[in-house]
Amino acid sequence: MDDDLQATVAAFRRLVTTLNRGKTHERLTEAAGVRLHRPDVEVLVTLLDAGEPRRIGSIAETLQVESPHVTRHVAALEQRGLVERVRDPDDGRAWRIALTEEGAEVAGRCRRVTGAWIEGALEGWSDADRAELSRLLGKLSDDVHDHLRTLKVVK
Amino acid sequence: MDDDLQATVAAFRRLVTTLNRGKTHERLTEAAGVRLHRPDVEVLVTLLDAGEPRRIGSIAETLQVESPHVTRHVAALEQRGLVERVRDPDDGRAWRIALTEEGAEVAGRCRRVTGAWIEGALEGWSDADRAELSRLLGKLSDDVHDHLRTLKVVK
DNA sequence: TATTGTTATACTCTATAACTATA
DNA sequence: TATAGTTATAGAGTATAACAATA
Repeated sequence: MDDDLQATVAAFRRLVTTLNRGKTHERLTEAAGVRLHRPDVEVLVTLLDAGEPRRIGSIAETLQVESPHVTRHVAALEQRGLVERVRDPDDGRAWRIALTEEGAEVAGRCRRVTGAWIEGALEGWSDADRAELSRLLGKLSDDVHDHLRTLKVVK
Repeated sequence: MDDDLQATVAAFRRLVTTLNRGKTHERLTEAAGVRLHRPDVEVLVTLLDAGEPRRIGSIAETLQVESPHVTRHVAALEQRGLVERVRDPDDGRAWRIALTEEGAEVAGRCRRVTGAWIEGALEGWSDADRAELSRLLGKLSDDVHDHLRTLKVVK
C-alpha cells in the first residue's frame, strides 16, 4: 500500500469519525433550530433532495437501511406534521411519503446549515481546489458504491 | 450555496452513509478473518497507527467518544488477549494500553484489508487523481476538524 | 480540589423475524 | 407465491451520572 493511499485512508477515517459523532449532529441541528434525531433529518433531506414523494422502500434503499427503520422514523415525522403519507395510486400495498410545507421548510434549513458549515470549513480554499474536491468526491462516491458489491457477505 | 458545494455535500453524505453501515464493517472484518465489533477494531487500529501504547483518555479523544466507551472495549480486547494494560509509570491513576503481538497482527490485517479495498475502488484512477484525492482529503480532514469548534453546543 | 478511569444506567441507531395486506 | 410495509424484539454503539483512586 503506497503512501498516498495510506494517507487517504487515514484522512478518511478521521473525517467519517468526526461526522458521525452524535455531537456533530447535535450542533448542526441546534444551529438549524430543530430538535430531531439524526435518522429523522436524513429522511427529511432525502425527500427534499428527491424533490418528490418517495416510497418507504425507496427511502430505505437510499439510506442503506432496512425498511422497519424507515417506518419508525416516518411515523415520528408524521406525528410532528413534517411528512404525510398517501396510498400509492398505482400499488395499494405501498405508500408515498411527502414533505408537508413545514417539513420542506425544516428540511431546507437542515440542508442549508450543513452546506453553510462545510462552506465555512472550505473558507480559504481556491476555486480550483473546491472544484477538484467536488469532482473527486463524486467519483469516489460512485466508485466506492460500485466496489462495495465485491465484498460478499457469507451468512 | 453553489453547485460544487451542493455536489460535494451530497457525495459526502453518500460516502459516509455507505461506510458507516454495519454491513460494510461486517464485510471488511470477514475479509480480514476477524470477528470483532466495530469499536474494537477502531481501538486496535488507533493503537497501531499511534505506534506506541496510549492512555484510555487519549484513545477516546482520537475516536471522539467518551471514555467509558473505550473502557468497555479495551476490557473486551484484553479478555481476548489482543491488548494489555500497564499502569502508567508517571501517573498512578492512568493506564497505558498496548497491543499484544497477536493484537498487532490482527490490527495490521484490518488495516491492510481496508487499504486493499479502497485501492480496489480506486482502480482505474490516474496517479495524478490519486495524489490529488490524498492531498484534498487530508486538507479537508484538517479543516473540518478545526472548523468543528465553531459550532458551539448550548446545554 | 482536579483528573484518570470505572461502574451503572439509559438512550439512540439499526437489524432480524414474524406478520398483514395487496399483487 | 411474491412484494410493500408494519410490529415486535434484540443487539450494537454511545452518552451521562455517580463513583473511586490518585495527583
